Amino acid sequence: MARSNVGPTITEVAKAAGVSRATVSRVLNGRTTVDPAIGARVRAQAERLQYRPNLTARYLSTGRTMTVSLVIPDLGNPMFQSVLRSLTRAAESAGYGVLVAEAQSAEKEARIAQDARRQCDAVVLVAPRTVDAELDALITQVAPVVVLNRRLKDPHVASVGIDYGAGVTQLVDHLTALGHRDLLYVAGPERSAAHQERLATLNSIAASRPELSVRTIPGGASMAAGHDVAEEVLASGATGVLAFNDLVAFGLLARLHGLSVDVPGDLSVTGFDGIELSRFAVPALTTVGQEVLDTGAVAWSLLEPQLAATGKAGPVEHALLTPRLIVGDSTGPAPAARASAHAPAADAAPDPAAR
Amino acid sequence: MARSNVGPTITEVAKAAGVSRATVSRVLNGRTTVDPAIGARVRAQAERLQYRPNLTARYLSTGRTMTVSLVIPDLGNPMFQSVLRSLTRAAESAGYGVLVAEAQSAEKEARIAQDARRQCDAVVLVAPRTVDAELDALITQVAPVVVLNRRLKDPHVASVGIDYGAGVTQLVDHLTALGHRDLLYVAGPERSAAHQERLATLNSIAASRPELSVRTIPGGASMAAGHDVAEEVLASGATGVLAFNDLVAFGLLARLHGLSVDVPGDLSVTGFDGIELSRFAVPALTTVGQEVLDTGAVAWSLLEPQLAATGKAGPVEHALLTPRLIVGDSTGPAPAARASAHAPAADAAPDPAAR
DNA sequence: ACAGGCGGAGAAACCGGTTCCCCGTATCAT
DNA sequence: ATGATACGGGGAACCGGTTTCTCCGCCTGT
Repeated sequence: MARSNVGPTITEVAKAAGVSRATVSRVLNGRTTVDPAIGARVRAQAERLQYRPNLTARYLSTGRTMTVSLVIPDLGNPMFQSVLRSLTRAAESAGYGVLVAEAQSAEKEARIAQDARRQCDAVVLVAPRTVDAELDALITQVAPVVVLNRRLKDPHVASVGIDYGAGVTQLVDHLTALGHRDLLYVAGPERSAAHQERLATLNSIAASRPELSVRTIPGGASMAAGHDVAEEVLASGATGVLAFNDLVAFGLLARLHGLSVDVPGDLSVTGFDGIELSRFAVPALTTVGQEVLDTGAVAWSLLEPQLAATGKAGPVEHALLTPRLIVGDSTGPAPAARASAHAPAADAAPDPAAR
Repeated sequence: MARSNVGPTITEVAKAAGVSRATVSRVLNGRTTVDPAIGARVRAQAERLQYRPNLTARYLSTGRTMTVSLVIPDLGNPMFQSVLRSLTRAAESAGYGVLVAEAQSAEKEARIAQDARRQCDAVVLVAPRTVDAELDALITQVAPVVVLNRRLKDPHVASVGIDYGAGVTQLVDHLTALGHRDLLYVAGPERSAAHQERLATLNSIAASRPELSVRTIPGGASMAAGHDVAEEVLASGATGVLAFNDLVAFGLLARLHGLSVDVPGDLSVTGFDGIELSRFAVPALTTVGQEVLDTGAVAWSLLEPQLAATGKAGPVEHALLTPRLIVGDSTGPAPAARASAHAPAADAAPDPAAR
């Protein structure tokens, strides 16, 4: 019913070629040697009628939709966009399409993922906010699934994690090597697993290095968030700022520029994720991320065997990507340290060229 | 066949509730008053079994997939990402999903769109590169369709255009009001319709205002492109630069900063599109765009009636969004004009070789 | 020459829903 | 009480493919 104006069905092709539907199906799927003459006739008619199989019907009978869903918290974040892009490309080359779903709130994540799974063969879940217990339940429901940017206890589900701890450690080491002792973390969303992991690492670093001061202020995950905390960051007196992610760092840099703060002269700022944008920030952002290894592509490589597998299927894999430090121009010697050893004189003077 | 581990079918629910499949279907779709007792029984069993209808099957029988495709040239461009986001949100609230397809080359656009249409009810086409003749043919094949960011001759197809000409005019007016007489356009991709329209407008402006010098250099559509043309831009001696889009402007600003060029002191730079990022550029970018009106949402509003329409359907609408000038800090008085009143002499002086 | 084997193609079942058609029953009016 | 009507729900067809099963005809081997 309500068939749109889309083309002919396999039945019409069969009629036109004077064969059965089964034969048309066989021919067009390159099945067991059909009589070449018939094959040619079918193909000719299919071509003449511009026949295109109805994918929905095919999916119903084969049970595979050739589609996977990507469930993302925020379509506005380049980090997730890059996942979408690389996943789309990887999936496309295997003949799969990608359906995007945005779970704008943590509560919706589960519901959205379930809905998505109903029309797809698998789900790629970027679910940093759902709590562990719920997540486990969800995962079993929507499998096959790959979980991104989050480390799971459950070894049965594929995941692509990023070693946030290693990333944070690299950033802190970088900053402390530059003489920074007073660090400030502009936090991400409270429920974000990425945030929690970064915070935990920072706390453990702080605990093991008493000479460091590591404070935290609430932030967010957007440029606007970074922009809005600039004054508070300045007021804190910290010399090294670790923004939750590149976007936050970005907004922060913009506002600091407006406030004529010299970065990195007065203040060093780091991001997280290594989005393409970070290279073009002014000043270029020091951050951590993986340029080559692409999360979306890795996710696909973990998902594909699960899709192909006829039976219960083989081993589920995990990937843990370790981000690399990308040194930009947004970090430099701590103001207090400039006078001494390495760095030359000239401290936070009324720097004229604050841009 | 090959039914994944997904839940029970309508038949099982029917059996469990002791009714026919038809009744289960009616109950769950809220059809004509079914006996409340039976309705409750069915619902109870559906709940107990955690029944979720198989969407593929439903689609086959209803002929509607509740999915639309978005065909985009480049998933990496925030401009398109914002379309994706707003379209996704608008579609979601109507119960539709969005399938993304990236047509990485102009040649692929048609093929991708056709493929996409086979599993969707409609296509949103952001096809700035396909030539008019092909586009017309394509459009009739994949209808219902909405074409974005491109003005069409064919009045039968819905489109959301952006008045690029008006945007360019505003930018040029803004720059000339600041005293700029020597303008440089960093071109977009050769085949891009957006580029062509902007270029045509610039040419017509140049023709009608002989006092202006409007030159063009090849560029691109990415931050990297903007970054790479910085030296050439400087060498041109122009004082006002119109970048093809915000990303190009962005890359350009970054490189200019690296070259210690004062923007807007030495050089004014404008973008195009008004992506969120532009507000956070350093310096904040002067650009044109539509903040509130969202292309994707508008596209949906044009598409929805076509989807709902049972018959051939009503009038196809067109939207033409007029971008607004967003003045940032990347534009300022022309250097030559700074000394005097408004905009004195100083024409194309011993221009150090326009490249 | 006849039986067995094999390959090719049609018939039909199936995927899991929706919906038309029709029948049986309950309700209402006469 | 009986006929007309409304309505609820079951049976079955249908959407458009894929795939199994079966049958037919021809080839081959003895």
